Amino acid sequence: MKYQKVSKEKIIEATASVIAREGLDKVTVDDISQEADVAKGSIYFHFDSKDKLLIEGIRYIAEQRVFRIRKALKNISSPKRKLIKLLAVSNLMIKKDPDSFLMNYALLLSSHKNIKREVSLEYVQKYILLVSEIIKDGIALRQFKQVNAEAVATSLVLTNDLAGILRFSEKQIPSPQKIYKELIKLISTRK
Amino acid sequence: MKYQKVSKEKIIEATASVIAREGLDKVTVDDISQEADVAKGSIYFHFDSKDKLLIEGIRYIAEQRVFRIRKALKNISSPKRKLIKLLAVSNLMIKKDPDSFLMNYALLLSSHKNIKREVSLEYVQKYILLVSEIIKDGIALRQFKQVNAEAVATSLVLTNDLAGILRFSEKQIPSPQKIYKELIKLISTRK
Amino acid sequence: MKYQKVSKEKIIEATASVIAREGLDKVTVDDISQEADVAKGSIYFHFDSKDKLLIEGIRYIAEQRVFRIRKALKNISSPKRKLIKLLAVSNLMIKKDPDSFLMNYALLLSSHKNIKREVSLEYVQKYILLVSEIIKDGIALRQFKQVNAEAVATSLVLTNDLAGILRFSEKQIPSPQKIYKELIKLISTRK
Amino acid sequence: MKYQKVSKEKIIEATASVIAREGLDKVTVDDISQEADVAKGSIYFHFDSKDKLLIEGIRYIAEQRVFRIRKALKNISSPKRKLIKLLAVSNLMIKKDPDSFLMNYALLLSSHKNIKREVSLEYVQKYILLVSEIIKDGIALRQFKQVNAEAVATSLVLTNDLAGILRFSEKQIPSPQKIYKELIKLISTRK
DNA sequence: AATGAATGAGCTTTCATTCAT
DNA sequence: AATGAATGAAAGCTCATTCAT
Repeated sequence: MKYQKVSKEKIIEATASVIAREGLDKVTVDDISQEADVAKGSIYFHFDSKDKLLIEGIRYIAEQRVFRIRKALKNISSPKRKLIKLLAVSNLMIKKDPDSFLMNYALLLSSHKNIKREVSLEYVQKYILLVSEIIKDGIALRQFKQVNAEAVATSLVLTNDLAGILRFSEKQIPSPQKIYKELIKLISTRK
Repeated sequence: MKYQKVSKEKIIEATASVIAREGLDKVTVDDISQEADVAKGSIYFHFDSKDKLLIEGIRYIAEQRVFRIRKALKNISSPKRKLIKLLAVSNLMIKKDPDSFLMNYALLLSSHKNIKREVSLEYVQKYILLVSEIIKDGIALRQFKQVNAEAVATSLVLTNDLAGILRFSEKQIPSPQKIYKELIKLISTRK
Repeated sequence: MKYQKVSKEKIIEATASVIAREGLDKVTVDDISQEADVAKGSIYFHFDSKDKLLIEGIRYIAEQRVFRIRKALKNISSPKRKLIKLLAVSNLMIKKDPDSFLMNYALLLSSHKNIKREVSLEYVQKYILLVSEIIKDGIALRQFKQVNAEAVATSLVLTNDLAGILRFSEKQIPSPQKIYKELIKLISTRK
Repeated sequence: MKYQKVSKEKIIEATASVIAREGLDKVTVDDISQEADVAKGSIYFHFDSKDKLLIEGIRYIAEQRVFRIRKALKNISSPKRKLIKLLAVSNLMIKKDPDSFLMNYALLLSSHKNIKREVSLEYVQKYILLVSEIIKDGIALRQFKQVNAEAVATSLVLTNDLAGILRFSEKQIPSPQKIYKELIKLISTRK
């Protein structure tokens, strides 16, 4: 390999790729070095440890996700339709790349506190907040009943993501679409 | 170490312990050997591989859980109260030993199919089925609205478990109690 | 397994079998125990160590071989024909069970002196002696030239066995038949 | 151990050494690492597996041998004297380092096909070919009778090597010198 | 005597991290 | 800064041997 300028960004993207491809606990620094086309030593120049690098990779994946969701909602004004769109987009993303969603939740559940978990949690909280605000808007517009928005948002997010992930490999679990439609029906006012 | 009788059960329990204490992917055969106070070789005499042993440990944890839940529901007849009790008991168990619940879901989400995941899934499916039947009973008795029982059960189970796990370390997430009460209110008929 | 009388002979035979089947360095005490249908502990009651047992197994194989050769030569009186028969029979035996011949020479060549090697050597020496006497008889009867019987015998035995073994897997090496015929022609007197 | 430059060659030489000293099946990667004064990990950086490394070690030993023999024959033109020299040199080498010859034949005879055996075989075939060509030259020059060159060459090589190896520890076996002189006498034309 | 579960030293291999260049 | 070879601490697993029954 030639002497070259190494960018942190490139390493992080490679890390995200390898995480998605191999699964978080199969990642090796060699993999990342190869994927990024950067010497192993250079990685250790830019990052203190494999762990610190993984955290960046995880954060990158989560940010990508939120970014794409926000973009998809840009032109929708009705809270109810916004909510449906958000859940549908999320489902689509899970379908396309279940592994990285999976990784996110796996992390969330990774035993024992560690920084990686914090990063994952951060993302879920942001995501729940987003949903919760949409619901509040819907309540204000009388599209939704007077429910506890945080509670319902949490339920919707967790159920939708997990059912999507599980459904991916297990057809016996009800589809996330069926579930979120049922939940939205329950919270909707009779028109 | 002195020559002693080694029981498979003891090894499995030790495995469950170590899984809960260290996290599934940090478990080493040495740990288990030490925890069970049994020579490493003896473990390999009773189990073909570390993986096979881990599966037994996971199954043990899951079975313990279902067993305890069933026991708690024995004397309750009203479906609605049964459902509330089930979720409450489940929450209590999570509070006492969040690690093993966590491990179960972590497994469920463990990247790439493997037998361990199957075992976890088995448990969740059984659990969802149980909840789903309680809901159906409730619908028959007009305690609940005409909802899609499977969908609501899946949502309840996943939300309750996950919120419980997350809440354990993150107070910003709404409590599982708040969530399941909201959901039950939504599906209940007006009295 | 039931409580039973264990015979040393049975264990040795099983050992010989396993050696022939798996190759000397792949043999495990478990294999022998299974083949002999005898508990592992019982083997250690009768034999001090795996090594000692292997020696018995090797000796058994070698003795079987010499025994069968002697039997085949019983009714032949002409030294020359005796010699040809001996080499032919030996070749046949190699063809049928190359592994145990192979094992014998492998042992002979096993690095560093050890008892197993002595046993193997013992057999080869006996074998060379037998051939050498046949040659001496042949010289006395003027069937063979005045050669150094020991030297020729050694050459014949080593060449025949090794060429047989090698030939078994490598067709590029001349066949043992071709070689021993050439050697016998060289030492024979013109009739 | 300090950070140092590790050469593949040094590892291979160390491997050859350890093979010669301990015997092929007693070699451990730790031994090699110690002999080469190189970290175990470094060995695995340069070689995919212990097996691959052993093959290199074996090849190294064999090549050394052929190289030295060819060198010794360079200035001799008479086939007969060439042959005698070759066998004498070979004997000398066996005397100096019987273990590595021994290893070569042990491998040849190692039960069941494997790459290591192939490597050994390769060497023996080359060696037999060399001898066989010398004999053919001798026949052309009427130094030798009209014998089957391949057959005699095989016999000479196998006998000489093996007798040398065996003789090394067992004085009862005729010396290789005695044997090859006898064989050469047999194939030589009367002057 | 016979049994087979129990023991633990020892093996190969992986991989995060270090460091000479 | 960047490189990639070098390091060595684990890890999973095997199997000769021991010993309670």
